[in-house]
Amino acid sequence: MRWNKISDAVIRRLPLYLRVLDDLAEESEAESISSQELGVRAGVGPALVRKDLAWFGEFGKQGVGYEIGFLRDELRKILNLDSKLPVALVGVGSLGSALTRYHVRRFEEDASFNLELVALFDNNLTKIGDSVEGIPVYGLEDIKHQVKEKGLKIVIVTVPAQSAQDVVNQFVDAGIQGILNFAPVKLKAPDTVHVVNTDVSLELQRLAYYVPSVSPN
Amino acid sequence: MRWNKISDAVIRRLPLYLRVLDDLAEESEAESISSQELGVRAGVGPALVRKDLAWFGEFGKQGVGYEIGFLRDELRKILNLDSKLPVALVGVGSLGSALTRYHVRRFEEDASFNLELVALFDNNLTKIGDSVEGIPVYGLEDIKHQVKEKGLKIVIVTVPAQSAQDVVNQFVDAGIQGILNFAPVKLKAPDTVHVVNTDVSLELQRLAYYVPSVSPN
DNA sequence: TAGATTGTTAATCGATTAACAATC
DNA sequence: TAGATTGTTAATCGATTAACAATC
Repeated sequence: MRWNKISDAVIRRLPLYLRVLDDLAEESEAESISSQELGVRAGVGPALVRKDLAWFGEFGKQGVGYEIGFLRDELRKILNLDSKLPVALVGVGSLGSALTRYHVRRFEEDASFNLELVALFDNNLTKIGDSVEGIPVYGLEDIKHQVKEKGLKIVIVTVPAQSAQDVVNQFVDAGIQGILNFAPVKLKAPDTVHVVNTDVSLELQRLAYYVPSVSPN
Repeated sequence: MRWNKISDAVIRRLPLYLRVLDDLAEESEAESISSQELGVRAGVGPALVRKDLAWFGEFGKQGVGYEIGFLRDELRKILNLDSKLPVALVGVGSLGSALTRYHVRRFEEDASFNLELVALFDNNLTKIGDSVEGIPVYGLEDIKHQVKEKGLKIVIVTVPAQSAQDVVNQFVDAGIQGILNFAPVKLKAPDTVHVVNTDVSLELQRLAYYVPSVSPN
């Protein structure tokens, strides 16, 4: 089943809930959790927690709350994280390598973190054929082939700003569906492809606003 | 001057506008730009562009638009980016090192990118005393001293999840004002300290929602 | 002057919160 | 049964968009 059109504001809170439930599953021996407490731990109001979950079904029990293991499994299904999802990364520079290490560690430590990094891409001949953390580095000319063969759905983009759009076009052509973009540019992509941007410089500049050089009093 | 209470939704668009103006300043020879075009380039409606800017003053001219160089300078002032702002980073692992390189390059290339990374921190004895990209690595015991001496306002946190809260407490005690957090935890900090979170795993999980394994039709 | 575009007010849209009947 | 907490509807709040007089 697919749901009509649920707001992105809702979707971005689901992984937050999922994390709380994962933490809870080991840390605590409780069987269930109320929207109240789930909210506190996720930093969200209790009414909003209930409303968010209600978009997808009736997961709770009046007077009791939500069964932790059950809700966690349901959230995983909703987020398509109940089976392995193959992920690619393009741009094996220092940031790309760091994210690769980070990702691989996360994948190894958390058995249910089903986002698996299976292919790296770069245009640097000295890197192609090499591997990082055991994951092979392919040339850009192999994008189409590898996307098909490995069933790649998501790509993490850590190439320089000026090549980002070009590289993204190639992945879009190959049929990629989601892009996590670290390059500081506004990418153009068809509506069928979902783009999420993470821009460190932008975040720092935003932070600067809240940090007046004049000490507050 | 300080402005009453401007929404974070507004603030997070200002760096976006600033980037467009910076690009425009070199790429194009035009003197001014309309809210219409600025909006298109930033991915924002023209009315919203005007409303956002109007919070801070009257920067435009009817029938003409906004003078590019002037608006850019005004935005820099608003964001506290008109003079150098010293930044720290704690956690010199692979992600920390990668962000350091990324940041230093950005700082060197863009003369007006006034966020200067001047101190790194780590608890690993083999790293302390060393340097990355010419920036010295201090031990956590030097946090208080260095924050005072270098006037550090902002810290980028790239330590493991389990040590993040502890490290952040030390920076808060030392008087830091802004935190860019890459650790996958909800940090507790006083209201006087502004925290921005960037969580790669969370973003990927969100993306997974939009990527059904079943091909859409 | 005629055309263009601002700054601002009013209208709309969307998201969050409050409240409460249903019920475990 | 009594207490707790859900799912849902209505109220509120906030953010975006439309419209337009002012004016360059």
